[in-house]
Amino acid sequence: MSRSTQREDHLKALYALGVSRDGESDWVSTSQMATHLGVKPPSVTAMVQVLTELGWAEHRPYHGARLTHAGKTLALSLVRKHRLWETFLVDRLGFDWDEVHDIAEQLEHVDSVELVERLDAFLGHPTVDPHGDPIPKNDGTFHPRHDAVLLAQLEPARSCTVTGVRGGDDGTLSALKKRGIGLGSVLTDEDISTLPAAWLEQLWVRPLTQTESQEHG
Amino acid sequence: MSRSTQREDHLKALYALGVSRDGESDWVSTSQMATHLGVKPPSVTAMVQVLTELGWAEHRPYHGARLTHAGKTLALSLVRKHRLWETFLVDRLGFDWDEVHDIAEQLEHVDSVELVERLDAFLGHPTVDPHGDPIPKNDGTFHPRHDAVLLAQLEPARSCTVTGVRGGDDGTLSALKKRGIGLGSVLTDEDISTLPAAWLEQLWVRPLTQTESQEHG
DNA sequence: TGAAAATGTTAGGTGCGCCTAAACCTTGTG
DNA sequence: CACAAGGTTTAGGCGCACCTAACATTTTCA
Repeated sequence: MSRSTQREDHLKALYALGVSRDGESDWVSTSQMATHLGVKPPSVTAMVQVLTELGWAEHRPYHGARLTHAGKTLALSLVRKHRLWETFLVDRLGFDWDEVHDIAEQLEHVDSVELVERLDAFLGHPTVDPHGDPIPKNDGTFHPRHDAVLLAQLEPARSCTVTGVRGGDDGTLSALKKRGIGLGSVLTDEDISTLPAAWLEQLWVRPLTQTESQEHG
Repeated sequence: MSRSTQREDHLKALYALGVSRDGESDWVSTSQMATHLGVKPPSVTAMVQVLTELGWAEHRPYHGARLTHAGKTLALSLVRKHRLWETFLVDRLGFDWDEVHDIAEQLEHVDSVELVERLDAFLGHPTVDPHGDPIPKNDGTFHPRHDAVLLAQLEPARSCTVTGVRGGDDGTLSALKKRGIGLGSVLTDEDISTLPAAWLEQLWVRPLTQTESQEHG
């Protein structure tokens, strides 16, 4: 791996753990990052200091780290690459949505701006990846999920359709696949009550309108 | 890059420099490899010793190194990946043939057997890459160029058609592109005499038959 | 053939990302 | 408000791939 792959991974962790839906960057503890990245906290501290020197993060010792504006832009470009590759793997190569994370993880570190742009065009400028996550544009902007809420926040006795999976580790994804749940699946009130509790915080859903509910009555 | 990227690069160098058209593995000096890889000879010596321990190469100190059978198989799988990616980049993403080497170099180190096989199927099981080089099958076999010779070996006063470029560094390739020479280009006797001498050892060509020559009279 | 030139290997050192162990803050509790 | 418990950073080391400098071998050719 290139010398900067680790930096990129830490940057992405900072983004994944710290950037909320409204785009604000929150403080993230080094041990959170360590768990996320599968390394020990001291290694994260060291890398966070490097990122700070590069102007991509700020570090308040004993409190945590967060992305600077520049860092966020860079992290977004990584997210973009990751999601474009996932789209390629699923839409063009026929992988299942629970098989692509690790491969995309490797592909996203390939360094070529031209490649990303051509891939984007080849895929028809997709706006959403196979997990329902929005794909940032190359200027760093993207449309966050608008009408979606987490399943846990859905008002009771309401049916909904699945629009995304948060986190998206391959384990959860293949469990979802086993139950026949994918993007666009419709979940009734009863369906929902039979799901593992953990999924309530992982599934993005859009409530069905009255009309839609009747169709699936 | 993963810890084994360097091993893979040395393996490929050993293949590129040592394996002749008939598939025999010749001894390669460490400094040849060093030049090829852009590192210093002592680094190569060290890595060759690692490859030897892994059973992929044998090393005769002060004489050179060469691939074992296992090493050759492994190198072929790398070549396969590289050429499949190059094909993807040119045929699907629309890159020019002189732009893809560096990118394919990165892509080929992505570790996933499934990915390679799906890519192969997606591309329609191509047998030749954009530079005219044969793509090994996943069992390690491939059809070497049969009726092709290096331009230098072409009998005098004979026209020919270009079937491949040896080495294939982006510099040579873009120079060829500038002169309008690509795969399938026809070179007459006169054309050939105006080419840079270096190219005589780099261009694979197939002599034209009488009939074909007349068509291009 | 035997020394100089060219080539190859060993020795020793560097940067990077990781680790463990020890020292250091912050915080929650009595 | 002190102090124990917990998380965080610093200190010190390791493995890897690389380097330069010094040493060893092979090759060249007077």
